[in-house]
Amino acid sequence: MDFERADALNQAIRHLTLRHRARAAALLAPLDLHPGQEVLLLELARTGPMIQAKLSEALGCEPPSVTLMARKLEAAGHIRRKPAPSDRRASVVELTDSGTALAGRIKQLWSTLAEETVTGLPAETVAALPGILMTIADNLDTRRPHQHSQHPPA
Amino acid sequence: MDFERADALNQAIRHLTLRHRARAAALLAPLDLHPGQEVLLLELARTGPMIQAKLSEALGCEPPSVTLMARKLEAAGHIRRKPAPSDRRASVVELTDSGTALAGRIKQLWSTLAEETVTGLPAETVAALPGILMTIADNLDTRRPHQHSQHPPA
DNA sequence: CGCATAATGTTATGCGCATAATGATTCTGT
DNA sequence: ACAGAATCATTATGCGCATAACATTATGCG
Repeated sequence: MDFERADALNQAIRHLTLRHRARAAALLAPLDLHPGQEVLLLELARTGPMIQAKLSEALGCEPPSVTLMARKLEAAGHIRRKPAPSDRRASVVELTDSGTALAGRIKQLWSTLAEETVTGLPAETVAALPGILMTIADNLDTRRPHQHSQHPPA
Repeated sequence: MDFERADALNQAIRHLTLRHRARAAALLAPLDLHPGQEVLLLELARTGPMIQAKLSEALGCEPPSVTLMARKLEAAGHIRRKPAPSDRRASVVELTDSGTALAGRIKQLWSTLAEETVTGLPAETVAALPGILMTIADNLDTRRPHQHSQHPPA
């Protein structure tokens, strides 16, 4: 690919990244949350209590990041950590009542953000977008080599 | 928009963000650069010497970020800062020979990255992608209120 | 069983990015 | 001409994210 097109693409991704995060930060600020933390709460709300290693995989970031985010969310009273019953290394993380309530509010902000995001795009583009972006993310994933499976493994 | 679709979109954007940055970091590491710095060098290579305020606008990040990145790139010998002739507040930033050479290498990595990014996507999607992403970034932009100069391709 | 290896979580450190506050200049309105 | 507002750059601080090094516990294999 020639540099012009490559640069246009990379730069578009960069700006998208910065603006999406900035807009998320603005929406989350009234809840006293920083971007990144909301994903942890949403994941717990979706899947239920889980160990930090699983959280790390679900969020797509490394364990030390989870440690720090969890510590802050715990200090804020939104999550709780307790020893895993069958593994004394691990901690099970779960939502508190406060965290559950917060997750509900986040879901609404999340919809607002998504609507703002796709404003002005044709419906078919909007429909195709998540798949396209997931493919791209998968192409760039260095942890799991590279496979694109829409269906859960048998 | 219902939460399912909103979440799919936001999560896709998040993962795209993390992976694109991680892949860029891996490609830039041999050059002793961190992601973000390469954009500064490319902008100087494209547009020529400029004031830091202009750089800040071009990179889409805030002036303090530019100050720190520029300091490190200057320490590495890739850029040079000198007082602006007609404004004693400002500093003009320009590439050194080392920085110019480095920009050339970055351009190649940039093409590699873009190719990896769009692997497996149909050509028409690849062609439309930069426009779509720019529209999205523009939708989310809080600095410039709300103006998209070019509409997405038909 | 015992021991090497893997997995879980933590601390330490570093970078990019942000906002807020500060010090210098330059610009503007009257 | 001058006071006040806007602009340029910097420092301080905080967060998310990363990697590296470490201690603790699980596990697989001889």
